Amino acid sequence: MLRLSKKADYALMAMAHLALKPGSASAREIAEKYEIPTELMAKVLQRLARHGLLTSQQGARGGYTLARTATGISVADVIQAIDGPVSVTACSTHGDRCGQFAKCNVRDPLWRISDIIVSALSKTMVSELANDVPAAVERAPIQIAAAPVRA
Amino acid sequence: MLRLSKKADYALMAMAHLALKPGSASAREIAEKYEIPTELMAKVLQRLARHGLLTSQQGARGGYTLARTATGISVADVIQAIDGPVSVTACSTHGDRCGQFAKCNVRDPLWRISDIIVSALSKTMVSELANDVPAAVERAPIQIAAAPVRA
DNA sequence: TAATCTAGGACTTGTGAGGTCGTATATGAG
DNA sequence: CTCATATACGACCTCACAAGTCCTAGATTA
Repeated sequence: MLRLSKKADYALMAMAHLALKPGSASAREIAEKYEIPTELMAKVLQRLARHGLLTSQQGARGGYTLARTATGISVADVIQAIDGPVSVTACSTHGDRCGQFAKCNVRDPLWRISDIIVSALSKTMVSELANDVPAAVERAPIQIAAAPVRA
Repeated sequence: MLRLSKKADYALMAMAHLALKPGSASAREIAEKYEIPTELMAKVLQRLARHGLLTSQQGARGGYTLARTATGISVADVIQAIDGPVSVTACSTHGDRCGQFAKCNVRDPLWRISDIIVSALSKTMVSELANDVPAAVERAPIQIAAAPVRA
């Protein structure tokens, strides 16, 4: 459990691929390389482009390129572009009333956990995915600094 | 995404409830309190008992009790008892080859993220779920993104 | 012995992830 | 100009699995 969707997986693989590749790459190219259904890969890339993580070039010899440097795009960015906001609980937002969970006794603690996860995802950059170099800071257990807070 | 299953939710709620309640509680009792389908709550509790997190007392006036103290049971324990091993990727274990992902380029980095998440879940105890004491703020064993979550 | 509880297998159902198809549109090469 | 190659995107299919139900058996107490 707590698994991320295959689309998100594909997205991360594509991003890592693009982070390494100098020029641009087409959906088909990436899809074939990693044995991902082409149509699906295309959808994922389109979504990433729409969210401003990739720039697209239409037409023959077209393809996708990272919109920013790989060090400027976090894993959280990618996942959220594909799967929407990362949340552990069913209650999607903090101000949410989840009907039957009005009396929920674990809501707040779970949000803290959720924050930890989001923080971890926000600190890991696509560049680290690409060249699997454990970034210096990374060795610390959980040491998550306060104040990441995407917004 | 990255949401945990409802069963896991229910399990955590039940554990938190039991952590507070002095004696034992029946499945029905807990289910009704949190408006959870009784049969389902029962199944969840049975599972927790089978995994050694709860002790059960059969028969009339029976019910469930925490097998250990609430400070000795982590959120990870609970989730894993219900949903199986927590893993971010499709590849279930480290030594696994996920067929089509033989050429996976993000496997190892994702494992690191997965470890961070598991670590966070392992460090949060049921006791913290129960009395929603923001451990992070108070004792700061883990520096959580405690920023004023103002959505 | 009746009521209340856990134990657990078998079953049904609803939903959404995963994947496909069709079509429109942009672009470069020959 | 036109063809091959791309992206763009909505609509659709399908099938596994979470979520929930049902049923029966066995334990315990009053």
